[in-house]
Amino acid sequence: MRFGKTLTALQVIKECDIRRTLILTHRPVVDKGWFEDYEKIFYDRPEFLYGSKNYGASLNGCEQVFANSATGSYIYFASIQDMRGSELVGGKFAKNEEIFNINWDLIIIDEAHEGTQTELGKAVLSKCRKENTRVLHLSGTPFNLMDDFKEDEIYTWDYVMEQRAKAEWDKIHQGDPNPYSVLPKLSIYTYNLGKLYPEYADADIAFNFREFFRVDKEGYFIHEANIKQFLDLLTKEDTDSNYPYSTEEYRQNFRHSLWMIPGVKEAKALSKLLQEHPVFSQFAIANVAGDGDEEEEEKEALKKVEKAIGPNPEDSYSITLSCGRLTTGVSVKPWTACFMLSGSFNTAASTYMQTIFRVQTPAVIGGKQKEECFVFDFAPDRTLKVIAETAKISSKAGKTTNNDREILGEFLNFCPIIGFEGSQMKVYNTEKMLGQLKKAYIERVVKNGFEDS
DNA sequence: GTGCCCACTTCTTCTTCGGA
DNA sequence: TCCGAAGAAGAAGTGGGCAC
Repeated sequence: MRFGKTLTALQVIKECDIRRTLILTHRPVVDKGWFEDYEKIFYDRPEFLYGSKNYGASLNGCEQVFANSATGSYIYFASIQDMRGSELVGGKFAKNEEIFNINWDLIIIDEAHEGTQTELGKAVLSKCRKENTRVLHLSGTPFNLMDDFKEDEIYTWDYVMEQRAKAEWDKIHQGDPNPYSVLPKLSIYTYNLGKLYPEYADADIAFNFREFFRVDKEGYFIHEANIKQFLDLLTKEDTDSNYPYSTEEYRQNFRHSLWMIPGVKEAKALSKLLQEHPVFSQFAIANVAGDGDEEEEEKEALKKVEKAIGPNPEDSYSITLSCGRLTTGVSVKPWTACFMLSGSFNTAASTYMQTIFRVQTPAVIGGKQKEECFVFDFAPDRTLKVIAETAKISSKAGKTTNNDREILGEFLNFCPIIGFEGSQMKVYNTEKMLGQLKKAYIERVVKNGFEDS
């Protein structure tokens, strides 16, 4: 996600003097990030090259430096998509043979949870890996990978560890500048839309965002009145309402936000409604879902967002609408809030966490350090389930150990979950959260009419 | 030669459906 | 009822063709 895994991996290469490193990833857009971090770590090692299709040297250039000097070393970046097109792994093109033939000392697989579990992905790694090649898998959300590794093969550095280090630094290193101070604290606010709109509350999937935002063939919301009402609710000027845009102070806090929407057509329709809304019309809307809005000139997602935010984020307001774009591998520093308006009770924890941590990127905006960031979720049961899963506990009744409770308690300490019911605010502690989760599971079992085993 | 557009491919997630 | 397969939708990347 953004816990410094790139910098750490590059430092490992530097300290271990690894001569030929291949970085493989399913997200080619992270090439730029790797190149920028390479420049930070290897600024004092001119004989150590970086190569890729778009940044740094060519593979031939890298190989020449390696061959001509005993200390010549390099890191080469390649995408799994490009590699799997090679005839050597069953693809249609005679390409990338040099990469497959090199005797790599180290292969780093970035975003290892993506594109590595398929036949083609496995074939690429297997073909690149030689007898003495070491392999390092990097992932911010390795939920689908944990079972493939032994305990002593896994090193974890997560949000809780980072925030704990931030909190403990001053006690241990009195007077020294705290390197973790730039890392914002995340808070999750939940609102129960299912109570406001019971007709969209579904037994299996919690709040049914897909139905709530459903559009007709012409691209208009079927339940437009409800959605307008929802937007009005978010912006209703009332010091007691506690909705995200209800006061001037809140609007200042959430100047730039990411909204997750269930579909491309739905994002387009919402973009239109937002632009007509008395409050949201003051926000620049960047619709990065699908082809975006018809009248938009800029088609590249990240540039669209940058254009909407403008050169002075402290003075502008923006909303980015996405169905999945820009939720992995990229950082938009001015984002301080994420609105989860899609997904279901069954949303994968990895996807959810990848998305919400987009807003936790450290930043200095208008000379001020970003200290806090926020997630707004409108399906509370889903939020609790995902957080429980992330804290690696089974939230079903009777399966929670004392150790699990401690882990969850620490998570809630650094990432508070605040639930709003009507105008009441409640902060979840471990017991309350497990109780609510148990209730949600039981309600599902009762509604579905079977014993949930 | 370069840049843009379009078709195609692959992967992921979610939903639906049918067989055990 | 449950579980897995299949299909749909969407995202993202690659490569080829075409215009300039």
